[in-house]
Amino acid sequence: MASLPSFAVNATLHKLDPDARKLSPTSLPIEKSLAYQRSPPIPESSSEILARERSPLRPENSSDVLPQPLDVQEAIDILREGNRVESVLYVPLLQQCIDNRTLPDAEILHAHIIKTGTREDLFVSTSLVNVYMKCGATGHARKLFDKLPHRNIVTWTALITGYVHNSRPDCAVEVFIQLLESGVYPTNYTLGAVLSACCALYSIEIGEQVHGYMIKYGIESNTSMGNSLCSLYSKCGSLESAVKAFQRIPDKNVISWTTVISACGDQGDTELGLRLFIEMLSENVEPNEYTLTSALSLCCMVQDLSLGKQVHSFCIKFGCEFNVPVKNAIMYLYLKCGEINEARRLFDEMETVSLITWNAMIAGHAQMMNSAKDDVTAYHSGTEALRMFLKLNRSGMKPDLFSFSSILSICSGLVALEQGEQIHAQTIKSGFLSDVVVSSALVNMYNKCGCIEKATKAFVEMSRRTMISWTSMITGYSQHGRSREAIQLFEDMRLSGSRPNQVTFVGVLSACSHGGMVDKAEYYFNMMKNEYGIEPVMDHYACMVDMFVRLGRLEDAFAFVKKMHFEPNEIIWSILIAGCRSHGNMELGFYAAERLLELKPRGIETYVLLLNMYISAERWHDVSRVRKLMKDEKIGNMRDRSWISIKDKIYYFRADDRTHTQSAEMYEFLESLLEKAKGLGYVPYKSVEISDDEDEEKKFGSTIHHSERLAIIFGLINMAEDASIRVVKNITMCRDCHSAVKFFSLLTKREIIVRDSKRLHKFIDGQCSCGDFGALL
DNA sequence: CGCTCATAAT
Repeated sequence: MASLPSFAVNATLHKLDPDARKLSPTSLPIEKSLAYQRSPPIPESSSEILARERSPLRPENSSDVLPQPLDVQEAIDILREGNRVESVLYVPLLQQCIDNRTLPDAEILHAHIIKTGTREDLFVSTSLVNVYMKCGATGHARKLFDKLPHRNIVTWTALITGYVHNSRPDCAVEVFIQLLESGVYPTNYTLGAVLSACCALYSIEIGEQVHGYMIKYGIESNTSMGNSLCSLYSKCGSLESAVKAFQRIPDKNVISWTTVISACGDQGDTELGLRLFIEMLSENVEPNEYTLTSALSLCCMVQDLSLGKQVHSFCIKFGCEFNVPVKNAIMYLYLKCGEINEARRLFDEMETVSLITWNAMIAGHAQMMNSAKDDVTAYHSGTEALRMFLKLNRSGMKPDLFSFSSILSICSGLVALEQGEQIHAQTIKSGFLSDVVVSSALVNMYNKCGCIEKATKAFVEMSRRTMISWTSMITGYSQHGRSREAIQLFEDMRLSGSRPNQVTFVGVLSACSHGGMVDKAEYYFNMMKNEYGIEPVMDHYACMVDMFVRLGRLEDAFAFVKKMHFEPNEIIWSILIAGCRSHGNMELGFYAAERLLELKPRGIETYVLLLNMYISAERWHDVSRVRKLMKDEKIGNMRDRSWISIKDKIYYFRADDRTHTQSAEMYEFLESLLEKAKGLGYVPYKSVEISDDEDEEKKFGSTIHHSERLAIIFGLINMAEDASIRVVKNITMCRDCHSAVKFFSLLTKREIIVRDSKRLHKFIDGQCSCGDFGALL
């Protein structure tokens, strides 16, 4: 602290203003005390007097000034020698302890204060409470407070504020209640502090009561208090109340506007947020860097780049473009809107890269990976994010919960188990695993990598579970074909009081479908509507149809489709067609195919399914009809891609890929495995070729090797003998590969996991967890 | 002379 006055003052000060101390707030009528305003100019403060005392006319240390302590150390020395210090000096001495956070000095002073009986003095005792609180010694402060012979509202307030600053809002509220019970009137200071406590507690109930006191004492319409209230309601999740509180502020300032705009962002009402931002501009309130950052974030949420660019120009106009949060928000906007090169340029230009910058970059790539239309983009976004995370670690900054949850989601998408496990270790070391979002992301990562046991362990060890964590684990069990566990977990979830959503029910119904549990499926299907008021959507019907198809009950499946109150989509018809092909009911299959073609589907997988069905039935006329349709509809060639993650690298394969250095070895191994498989009864399916080459005609026969085979072979050659093989494939596996890989798992005694665009296949000892029925091509 | 207040980016 720069200019603390020295205390070359003595008892004369006391005489100058003998009554000053009697003007404590409690002696004033409450309304007057509550009239909130900046402190009026202090009549003549000690510092002014001190400044005069220290003027050149009265140089320090001149012989006629008695030696008085200038700072705490000197005061302590004087006390040690058995001398006394004027009681009036204790407050500024304690203030020094507050500024320097020197608890030991304060304790020495405290001891002397008790000895001399100065504790009776309300100023001194309040300062003591304050000093303990500022030094983090909440227990000391409380003990002292309880022993005080006298307290006034300022002492109470010091205690409450202290608890708020020491992250004990619960204690703050408790003390506030004791205060009310003891009949003392709170002041604006007190209520402001309690409001902060409510904010920290996310307690709308107590917040509303404090709001009541504020109305009673007429400080609700104060701008700062109104802003606080608005922020409190927003934090507690009530946007409606937040907006009301905002509207009740008579003199709205830029903070009021920013608070309400960011509240809209936090609560997801982007439309209202943007409307308020425009309203603010039209009322000629100048936005600051906070407002603009919030506005950018809103544009980001609606992915409106053109509006975002306008806000970007506002940033330049108002001179905020170099503000770090603003720059981060601009970068994130371009990233989220898919302008990856522009985002990258902004990123490279930044001279200060904060953790949030890294996190934004990683989260942006995670989102691009998940929403990518094509697998190449997904793959590149994922690997780029992994690189970023590596750089973040090397930069010396410590990843936080945002970094971890994003990067774990990247590992899920890439099925990068080894990287995921390393990050798991890092979350333990850093303590962020205790965060519910991070631990949920971890459960999800293990599930998506096919490690159901590790996922279960991570799930069991969670200290808290949300709807998302439950749903993730239920879906995990379901995808692994562990129907009973999935359903048991769903019942546990209901008992825990967590409310399932649409996605949860997709997990439950697909578990029933997988296990062929018709009665349970119908029971949960009805429960969803009747007990939870969730209307079934296409995915739910797909589960039910899938179930009947698996059981070979094609008529029941069709009957269920007819019950739907909306038109079946591509997925539903595809499931029916795949089922008809499997169970040899071709008449229904042809009917479904006609309905499917009426929808003019865009996805190549759908056409491959149809072609395969007609080829199986040797309906060559229909084969050429579909081929022609594909040409007319400009359906491009199939792009068959797979990848495998080994150590910190990800290897990418196309169908019939021969570009890898180990190609010769790979093909040799592949052919030998296929030969052995044929010896064990493997019969290649006659399917349509899925050609990767741009101009090559699709042809029959099995000369082309699909990408997942190559990725699996690459893994078998390059990974440890006992390691599981994990492969990601961009489209649905075909029957031929599915059958071949079953034999591979038997022949090599390896666990092979293939995650395709529809489901997870876990091959062990010649069996697949999908139950051999999938909407396989 | 002691207690106090609000806004942003992942």
